[in-house]
Amino acid sequence: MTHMPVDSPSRDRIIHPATDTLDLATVMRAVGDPLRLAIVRLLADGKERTCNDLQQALGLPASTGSYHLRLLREAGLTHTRPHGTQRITSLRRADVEHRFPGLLQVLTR
Amino acid sequence: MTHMPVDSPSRDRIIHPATDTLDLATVMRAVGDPLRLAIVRLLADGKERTCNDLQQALGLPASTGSYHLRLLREAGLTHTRPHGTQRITSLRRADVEHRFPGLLQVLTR
DNA sequence: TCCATAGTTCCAAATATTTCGAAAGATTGG
DNA sequence: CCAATCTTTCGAAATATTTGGAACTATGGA
Repeated sequence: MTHMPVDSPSRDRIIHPATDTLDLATVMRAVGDPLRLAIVRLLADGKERTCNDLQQALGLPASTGSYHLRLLREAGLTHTRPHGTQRITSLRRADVEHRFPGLLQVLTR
Repeated sequence: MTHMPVDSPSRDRIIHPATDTLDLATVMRAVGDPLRLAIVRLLADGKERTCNDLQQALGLPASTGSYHLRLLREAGLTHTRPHGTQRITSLRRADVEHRFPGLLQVLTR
């Protein structure tokens, strides 16, 4: 039997909070760390990035980068999707803008 | 000799960071706590409040309230001025808006 | 199947934050 | 000066966050 295609619905899903459950204090706490704020700003150009991209850009060990990316994802700021052996992270621009209008502007100007 | 008048320039000054030195991550961290976010929201009506007002409103012991008010003040979100035996805190609305346009709207809507 | 790659999770240590009672400081009125 | 009031600071415990190496998992290519 051949392998499942990339991004198959049958693979373990990465959990993302629903847009309308995002909590402002939780989001603020997430970006209240300089490293995580830097990640959000890197992602603000709308391009997707692998974990490695972000870890390299900030000079972090893999486990540390993974930890911070998890907090951003759980706060609802980012979306991560599997792609082969990589995971690709992007800013949840529309969702965050919908839930907290103006916030991204504040974070990224 | 009679006492100095209230708010005399000679009394120990409460330290507030200059508007143009406010740090976004520090501000975000400050409001990333539910208690402190609640304080900011109470102050968002523009009225000044004593420490006691705020502690009562949130059911906090005095020392806990004082701690959180200090963090908000040091982050640059609030201004505190002495008035008799009390200290009166207000939101640094114009300063925060000038430094981080749109942030207060996000925090208080 | 075996291997290399990408990323996560586990774990423990280091550090930081939060809490609140007790003590101390500051100010006013008497 | 004294007492009352409001607030801050101290100190110590509880809790939470951050860090990064090592082990583990998942995937795709050979």
